[in-house]
Amino acid sequence: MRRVADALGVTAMALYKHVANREELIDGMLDRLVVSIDVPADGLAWQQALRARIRSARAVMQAHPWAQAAIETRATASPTVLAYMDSLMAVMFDGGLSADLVHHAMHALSTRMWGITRDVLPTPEAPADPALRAHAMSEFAAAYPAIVRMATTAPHAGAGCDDDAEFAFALDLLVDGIARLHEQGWSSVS
Amino acid sequence: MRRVADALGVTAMALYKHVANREELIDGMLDRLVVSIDVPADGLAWQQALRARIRSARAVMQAHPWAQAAIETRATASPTVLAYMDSLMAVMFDGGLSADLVHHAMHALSTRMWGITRDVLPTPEAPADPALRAHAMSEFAAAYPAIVRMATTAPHAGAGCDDDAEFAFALDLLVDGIARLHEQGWSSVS
DNA sequence: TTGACACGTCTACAGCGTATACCTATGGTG
DNA sequence: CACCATAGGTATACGCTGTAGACGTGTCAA
Repeated sequence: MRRVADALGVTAMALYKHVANREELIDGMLDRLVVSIDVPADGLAWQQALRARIRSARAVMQAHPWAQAAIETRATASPTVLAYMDSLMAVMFDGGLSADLVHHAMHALSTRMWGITRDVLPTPEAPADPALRAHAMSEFAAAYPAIVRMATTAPHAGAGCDDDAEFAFALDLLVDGIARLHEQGWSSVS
Repeated sequence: MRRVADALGVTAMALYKHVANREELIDGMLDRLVVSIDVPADGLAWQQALRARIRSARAVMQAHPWAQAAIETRATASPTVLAYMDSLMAVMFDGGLSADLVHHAMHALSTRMWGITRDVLPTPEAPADPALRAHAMSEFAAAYPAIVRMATTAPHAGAGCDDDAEFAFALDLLVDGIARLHEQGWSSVS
């Protein structure tokens, strides 16, 4: 609160004339982001529309690094957030999905729909000293063979991950899975 | 820190003789949870083993409500955390998956593998007063038709969600999708 | 006997969100 | 025109947080 106030050239308490508390301020900030999530064009298949909207959500969230942490701390949904979720469900209903499947799909997309991902390998930095470094590396290889195998033999080995491609991959996996269940006439009650 | 110390009957500063700081304490607490995640029996198909381990992870995390928030704030992975992720990758490598696919799968499972989900509808409580309540409800229905449609027509309508079933549903969607790609000889480079 | 060390305590500080009280320019109303 | 409510700012203070620094002690090895 004090930092925001400083940036505005006022005292922290001045903010409280405009918002009830810190939570409400963050809610407001997030609402502005959520409103800016693209609405996909009409006429798209539901899978395309869903993907487009969620990818846009991720782009928005990524453009504001504070947003992920903020989203994770929200306890209740604001009207804007509800409207966003409503729109995702509407897309699926328009595609003919059952309420049952829509419900499960929303759970499956619960983190994805906010563009949330965790770094897969937030590994500690290797030491700078070459000797120590070599030692650390060989210990690492011995302790975590699968990690090393993945890191050294995957196509992108060495380079950083393409986070957007990874996000899209996982999103497609879910959307395609949901579509498949829909085609099969899936129901949660057997 | 003060609360933990109180619970132990010592001063807050006494804790600093055992951990460097709050972060390290939380890391240690999480490590104990991660170590307690079940290792699936030998001989299972990779899909079964993966599912079992991740479901166990979720059970462990759910048994300790502080754990989800704690996991979300970790910046780097401890050796214990790395070992857990290594074991997930090892399961997939043992199943014959390519390093490429394992890599993408880990990204796709990035939040799932910690049992992380977000409440789908953390909606504000309806007012207690019957008249106000009816009014609020009808406004809600007008503003969020898809939400209401889902909530009223899905099989569990009214009752709370079965979070474990929802979690399993989404996990299966991902694992099945990964398995399908594996069977198709998928590769990220086209 | 001595000194190192493990393991506590006490005090203090800067940062946080925010309750309460107070000030002041502005603009609509009698 | 005088008046006063109101919007929107300030000053001060409180309880909470993590943690730095100095200061005991009881135990054990040399």
